[in-house]
Amino acid sequence: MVVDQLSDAELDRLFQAFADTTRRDIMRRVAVGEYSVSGLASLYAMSFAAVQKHVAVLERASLVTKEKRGREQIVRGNHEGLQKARRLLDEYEAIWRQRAARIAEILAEE
Amino acid sequence: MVVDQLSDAELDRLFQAFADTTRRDIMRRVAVGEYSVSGLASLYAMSFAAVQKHVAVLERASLVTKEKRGREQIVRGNHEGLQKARRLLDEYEAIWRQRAARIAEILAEE
DNA sequence: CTGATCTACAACCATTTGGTTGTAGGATAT
DNA sequence: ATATCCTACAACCAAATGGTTGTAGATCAG
Repeated sequence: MVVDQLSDAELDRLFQAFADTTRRDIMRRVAVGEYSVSGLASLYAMSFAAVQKHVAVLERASLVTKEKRGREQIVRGNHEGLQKARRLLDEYEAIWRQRAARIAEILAEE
Repeated sequence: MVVDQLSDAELDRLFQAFADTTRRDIMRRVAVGEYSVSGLASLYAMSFAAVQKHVAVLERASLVTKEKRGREQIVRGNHEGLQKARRLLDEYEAIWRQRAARIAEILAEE
């Protein structure tokens, strides 16, 4: 049963978001704790604006959410987004296993 | 135990490769059967050269291998590459669950 | 041998990406 | 009230991406 049909564009954004070392690192951070955008920015050797853009990419991909708290913007990991990406790879894995099973079957026939 | 340490560049290439609808479709195809480059090209509304480039991207990401057979180049899915991507997402998932467990622990303390 | 097929690769083009600096506006602290 | 901090966003730039066409080398069929 396919609960949640993912559009191509959504998957493009998801995997594109993972395709950058800084963004993967941000994902690791926000999975564990809370960070403001500037808190994240202080961790990397690049401008605040650059980190802000990375967070925006993650946000568009639904991998992260932002919530305003005072003058800060708190970045939190979004479990759903991560699961969607995982689900797709699991699907490929399943196709692969089916094929392996089919091959074994054919070999067993002779 | 981490058996296989993945470099950042390798992961960049892996996820970048998945970040395109045509390439994900190619992955689905070659996971099931064998295709020549031109066989794949005939499936999409774009030039042969464009498909050739997509295959090259998948190949550089170790998601696919090519093998020369006569005048054709046979494209096959590479299970290892797929598993590497899955492993990373699983890792994030694990971090997430650890954090959820930790939160539950804290709540249980009071 | 000739022609058709499959592939590789270069050159080109428009758009996106990942970075920068600069400007401006809200929230906070003193 | 003023200075500082955090954020948003625009403008710009170089490099990468996703596409094209064209050329050329192998391989196969007749």
